[in-house]
Amino acid sequence: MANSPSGETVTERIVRVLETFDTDRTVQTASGIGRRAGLPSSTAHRMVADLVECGLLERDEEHRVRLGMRLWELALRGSHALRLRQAALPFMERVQARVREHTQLAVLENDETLFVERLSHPQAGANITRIAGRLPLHASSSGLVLLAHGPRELQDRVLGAPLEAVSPETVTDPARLRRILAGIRRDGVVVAPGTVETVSTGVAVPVREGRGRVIAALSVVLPREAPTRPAVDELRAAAAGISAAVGAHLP
Amino acid sequence: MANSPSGETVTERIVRVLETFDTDRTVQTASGIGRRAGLPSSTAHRMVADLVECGLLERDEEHRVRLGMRLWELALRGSHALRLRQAALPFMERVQARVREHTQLAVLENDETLFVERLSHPQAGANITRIAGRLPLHASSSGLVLLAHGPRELQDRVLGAPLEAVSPETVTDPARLRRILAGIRRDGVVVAPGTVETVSTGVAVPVREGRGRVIAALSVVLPREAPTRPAVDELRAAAAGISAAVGAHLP
DNA sequence: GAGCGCTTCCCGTTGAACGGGAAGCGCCGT
DNA sequence: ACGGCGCTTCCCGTTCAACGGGAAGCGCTC
Repeated sequence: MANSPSGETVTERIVRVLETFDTDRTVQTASGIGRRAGLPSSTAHRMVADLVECGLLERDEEHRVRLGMRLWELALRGSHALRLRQAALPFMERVQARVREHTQLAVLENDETLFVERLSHPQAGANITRIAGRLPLHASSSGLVLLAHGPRELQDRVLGAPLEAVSPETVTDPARLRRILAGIRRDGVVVAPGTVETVSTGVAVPVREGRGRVIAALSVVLPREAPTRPAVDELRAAAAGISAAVGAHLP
Repeated sequence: MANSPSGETVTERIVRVLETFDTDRTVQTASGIGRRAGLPSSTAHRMVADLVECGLLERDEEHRVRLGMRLWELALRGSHALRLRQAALPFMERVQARVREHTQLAVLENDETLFVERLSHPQAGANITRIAGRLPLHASSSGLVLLAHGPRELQDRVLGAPLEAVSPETVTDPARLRRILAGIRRDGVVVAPGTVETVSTGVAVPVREGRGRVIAALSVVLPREAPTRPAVDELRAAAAGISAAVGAHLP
């Protein structure tokens, strides 16, 4: 940019500004955004004013800043995630009604697990995943499914890098993980006890595009001691339904 | 911008690029985006490459362009719409299960009705509203509720401008509309037959933040001849539930 | 094989963007 | 009352990222 020593593009900076928002920080001051995004104060104020002008950000009553509805609209209108979500939702509701636990849909994004939808049952236990939240690929049942069906390079890249444990029981040994991935490809399901939280077991199945490529993972989070068989059956049926619905013309 | 006769900001242009995507056009060529956004070809190609670099756009197998998951993530993480939606979803599911018709949640955005969530019943009829879709405020039951509870200036502005009919029965007479709005404030509900489509009736109620300000409208779309009373009761109960859930700490 | 549309590379031009500085404002704690 | 702190707004000289016209390459279809 002009007079900027940074050599970044405006686009990169906008993304950095948007990145400063998350579930725990939905409203910020312009200065705070600048600090977190590593921008000079005057630049941050100018950019925020610019983004507000375009509707990507909004100001509340106290002059503070939050993400704009316009951004939400632009991101969803025409998005593939929405299409997938719409196809999946009826089936997810059915799973959730029968299994009565957290039900979630995840996709692969930039070598991580990105959760696209999540239904929570009122009586279900804790669950750290959130819509638009991420987890490492090796550290959740959904991620393991996505990794197992991802390209070979992805597996090598992920398993080659240092693997952090999310809970004390997260498997971080590459050799053991490779055996787990092989099991997923063989069985079409993974049961991952304690991977995310010690008290719960994740159960996940792949969702295919028609009969082909795996495009998502569908999972439930069960209490550690619950039987897994009923959940597996529900998930398999739902995944098949979603596969059929994706690609068909949606209402 | 440098060497640009336009006098626009980069941000505006990015928004214009994102605006070229919608439900019916989820994949485009870079040239097509440029044409629709009114950008010179070389500029469009550079911008698209830039946006792809940052993850806001993605390329598919045929080099074509679609909205990126990263954009989806940034827009939702930390968004107020998501919070509202999460609070509303369980109640909307209940409405949908009982009424068995399209159920939708809308907010006011830039003098229009913006639909934030929609659940469709498999057996329900057609419905032109879409998630992240818009309708004029006077032209849907949800919009009428939002307009009725909006600030006075909003009503004057909207009713002062020329009002387009969406269906042959859309009410476009300002005086009649003002009576309808008064009725909504008095009754806490609107029944709007044929406003959006001749074959259906929209029924909508306000959703309040706690006991105060109206933050959204909850609606169902019934076949024209269906009784409205059961739907009204369900909607009122659901709206009360959502009001209680919003503001409470969400799981 | 000519025509068309999408894409990529090149390159001289230039004004939008940059960011340091300073002053205004509101809110604390003393 | 006052000084300090943080957020914000305005100003303004500097400058390089962004711009966009042009041309050539590529893969279609007619």
